[in-house]
Amino acid sequence: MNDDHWRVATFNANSIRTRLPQILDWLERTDVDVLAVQETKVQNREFPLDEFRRAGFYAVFYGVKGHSGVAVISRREPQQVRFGLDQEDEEEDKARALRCVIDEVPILNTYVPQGRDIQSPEFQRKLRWFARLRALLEREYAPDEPLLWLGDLNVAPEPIDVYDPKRFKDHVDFHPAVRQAFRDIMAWGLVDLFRRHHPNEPNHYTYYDYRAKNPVEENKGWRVDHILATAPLAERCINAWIDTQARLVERPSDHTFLVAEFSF
DNA sequence: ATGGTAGTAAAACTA
Repeated sequence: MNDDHWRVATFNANSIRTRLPQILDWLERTDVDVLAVQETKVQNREFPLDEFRRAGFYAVFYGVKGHSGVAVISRREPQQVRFGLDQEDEEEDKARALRCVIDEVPILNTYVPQGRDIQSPEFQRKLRWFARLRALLEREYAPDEPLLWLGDLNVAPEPIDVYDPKRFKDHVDFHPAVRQAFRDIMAWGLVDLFRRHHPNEPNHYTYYDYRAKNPVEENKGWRVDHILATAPLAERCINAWIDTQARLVERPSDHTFLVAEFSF
């Protein structure tokens, strides 16, 4: 903790090995206490733990073969580390949900299944995933106690969070069913920290498709990465921002860093 | 306008 300020961040790295130098650089420059990473794309035995340790960070992680994988990087040691959501977990679900407690703050870092397309069984899995997550909150947490849920949640909650909401009304990250599933979880007792500090401000995005031509320059993005907090923590949040500068590196991820700052 | 790129991992699949 720096003075009385405490910073957490989330970042879909799209390969933690490829992004390792810029993550280490960013951690030093930004001085965050906790960084939740998604799409590490690395199996456990290949995770660059020594590099983080040498830089003075703890790291807990879970990865399987393929494109998923989650990690939490922190200045102080994570406690009560657990993987997955519940008894329904497949092996890959453990590479999508990581729970721990850092500086006495319970943290849930998720890489929510993207869903492929709305006709796909993967889309049903995504909706089920949100329902399971809601059940987890009811079972093991309380809205009047501190909790942070953050990560690549693969949902743009409102039209303001998509650059062309009409075009993408049936997209897996903006379809009404996904937005409703997300609202159902928020109704349990969570606050969207970025939106709370930037109400009604358009053109704030955390993700830009690699395949588009000039997506950043033309503001063709999505706000699908989030930091959500229960009321007692939200009251302590003094700022939240998307680090657009962090994109100005060689080989940036298609996502960028989202940060929340607290005063205790 | 309905393509495009990046990454994993070794040909296609995911995002």
